[in-house]
Amino acid sequence: MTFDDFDFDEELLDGLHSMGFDQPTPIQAQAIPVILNNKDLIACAQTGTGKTAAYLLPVLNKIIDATPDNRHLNTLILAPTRELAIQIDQQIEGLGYFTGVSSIAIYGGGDGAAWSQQRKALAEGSEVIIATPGRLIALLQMGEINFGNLQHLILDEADRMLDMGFYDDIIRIISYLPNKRQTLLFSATMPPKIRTLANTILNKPEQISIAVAKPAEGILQLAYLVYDEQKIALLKNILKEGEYNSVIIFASTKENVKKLDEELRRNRLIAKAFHSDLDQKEREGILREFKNKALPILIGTDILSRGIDVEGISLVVNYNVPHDPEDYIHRIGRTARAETTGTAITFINDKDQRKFVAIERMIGKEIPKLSLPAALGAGPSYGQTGGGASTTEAKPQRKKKPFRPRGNKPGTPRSKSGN
DNA sequence: AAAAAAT
Repeated sequence: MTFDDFDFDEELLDGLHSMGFDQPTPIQAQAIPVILNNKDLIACAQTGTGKTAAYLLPVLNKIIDATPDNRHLNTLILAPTRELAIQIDQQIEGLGYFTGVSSIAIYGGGDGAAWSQQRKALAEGSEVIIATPGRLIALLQMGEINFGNLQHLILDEADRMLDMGFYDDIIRIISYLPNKRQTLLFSATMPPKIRTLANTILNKPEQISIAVAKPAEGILQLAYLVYDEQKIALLKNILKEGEYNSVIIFASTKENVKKLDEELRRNRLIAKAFHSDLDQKEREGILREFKNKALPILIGTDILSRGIDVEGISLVVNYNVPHDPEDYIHRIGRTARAETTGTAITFINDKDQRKFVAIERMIGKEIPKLSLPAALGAGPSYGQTGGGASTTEAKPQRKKKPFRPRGNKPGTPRSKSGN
């Protein structure tokens, strides 16, 4: 199967070929006909599967097929992070280069210039808006956007948006949209909350599922059992081997990211931190440097874990085991994109062993544990879970405590139970 | 349990 089978317009095929697209990926092969057929869609698909183009291509094609007087604000795409919104916009610019479709990314955090730029683009009549929820709602309340003729609503990374508490915002945004529209929902996972959302905002959707929660074949996954005090030395050791030219290091908190950044700079490694405390301008500048290979090492929170597509990342380091097992797949998926290869190394301290076992269970295989370089001394041993029972042991029957009111008088607040 | 997102 090739893209020519979809009967796309020439201008779109030109953009497609100039972007190096050749064969449709499985999600594209399945989603494109459904979308061209004007059906609502729930698609279960990870990033890195070609999901963005799967909805952009048919939507762009429908826009250029519309009669000239119908070339109004046509499509709204919602995304969880600003960087993702920017990236989707860039992909429209690439794929739609020869189509003349106009788009604008709408998101917060910018200065006054960003505000006026967004308003100007809206006034001039962008056909596609890619937005994070907050700023979009602000503009809607100011009456700056008319969605009266909207044809398509697309929710990208819907599960992440719900994780971030955007349910009410999404419903609110939809209240500004026409009921007669095509809605497409993309999500890496399908928890009940997503089902509820889908039942509320989709109309007789078709469903496709591509996602097997499996990392790409080309990723070599490794791990170290390591105490917190040894992590910096281990990281320096890995980075100074020097065979990695483009590296993302994930840490679980902004504080950890900042500390790590200082530490690496002290060691004359060229690194920068990336997290939500930075100015939006800085965020965009740093990401650009990293994409251009002017910056070899990026240290970030999970703001970077989903969707961010940078070519040629050779190594991902999980300085902490991610809180959410899903994030592991997303994090390591930053490397080995588009059929290349890469390495993902996870640092597991004694407390994180349980979380890592959950990850191994999810991906259905055990990740090899490397021994620490001799200079670092011994790390924690496997099965050590920071005092708790080993996860590999059978769960002992939990004793049911008989309910006892502990002498509280009715109506008096209970003392904080220690749980 | 952490992060992100409007000002």
